[in-house]
Amino acid sequence: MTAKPPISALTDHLGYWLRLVSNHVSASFARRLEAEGVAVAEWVVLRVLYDVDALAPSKLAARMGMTRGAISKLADKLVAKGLVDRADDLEDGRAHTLELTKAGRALVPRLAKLADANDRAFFAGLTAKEREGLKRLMERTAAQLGLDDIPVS
Amino acid sequence: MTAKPPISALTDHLGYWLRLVSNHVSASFARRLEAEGVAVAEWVVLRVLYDVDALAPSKLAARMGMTRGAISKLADKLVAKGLVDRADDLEDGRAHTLELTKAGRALVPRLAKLADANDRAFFAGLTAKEREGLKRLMERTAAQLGLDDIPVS
DNA sequence: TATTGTTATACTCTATAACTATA
DNA sequence: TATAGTTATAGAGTATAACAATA
Repeated sequence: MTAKPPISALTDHLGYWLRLVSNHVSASFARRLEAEGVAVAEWVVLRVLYDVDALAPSKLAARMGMTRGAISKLADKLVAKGLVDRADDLEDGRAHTLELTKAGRALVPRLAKLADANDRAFFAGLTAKEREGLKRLMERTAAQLGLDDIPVS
Repeated sequence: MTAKPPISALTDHLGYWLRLVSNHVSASFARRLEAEGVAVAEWVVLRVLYDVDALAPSKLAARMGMTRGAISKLADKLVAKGLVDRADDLEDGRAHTLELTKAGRALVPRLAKLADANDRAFFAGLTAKEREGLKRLMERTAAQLGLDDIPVS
């Protein structure tokens, strides 16, 4: 007979429940974006560029917690789709900038609506007060831990 | 001049904050497990087998939301590490079962402690009441949406 | 020498689908 | 014919490291 010490269950951890819900939220959003031909990481790039007009790939890499190589490939895809343009930095001959094309700029509000709808679909079962409390709890946790990269997966 | 309609921010969505925290919780846990030579998906298999003694790969696939092919590969790795044994089902010649080896059974409580420590490290900044409320909110959300697969990534 | 961006390469993870053997 | 498990193949995503151009 083998001893079987009592140990914590998978479901005992807060991380388990966060992961369960978060995985489904993200997978659902990825499917919605896929219908528009866009991957989640690509969406993040588009949404960031929408606010700043032009940004160096290295800045994007830092914000998204990815390598420059990965951003370069991501930019390739967005350029191929006609959503982003590369331009040379005028002051630093090594540097480039990425910016939205007209088509890219037009697409972002549409994708933002998908994000809104996805979030609503998942958290409609909570009251407005619960959603607000949950958001504040997550923001506080992120702040306490110093988490500030944009999640991409 | 290009119009720039005001749209929702990435950080407006609950899904954003859940993903941010969840990604870090999972990545941190993955690093802890890696020091023991175990991947997250492998940990889930080990933890499930710890409770049930023996289980068919197809059952595992259903519970974890993965294909049978993926489970088969996962089992290969665990067998190679000496943590899991394959056995033939006595009643159905097609079926197999997976069960923990002695070494596997001895390892699981150690890994469970890593999971406990990881969860504590991330949510120590919340009060016990906040943690309890958060867990209940996530459980309720998962139940309302019918989410019951074990998250693996 | 250090930095920016790109490219070449490799690795992990997983799905799809074909295959083997039972039922 | 259908099912259980395995295997072969392919694709997505990302990291590492080497490279070219510029600072």
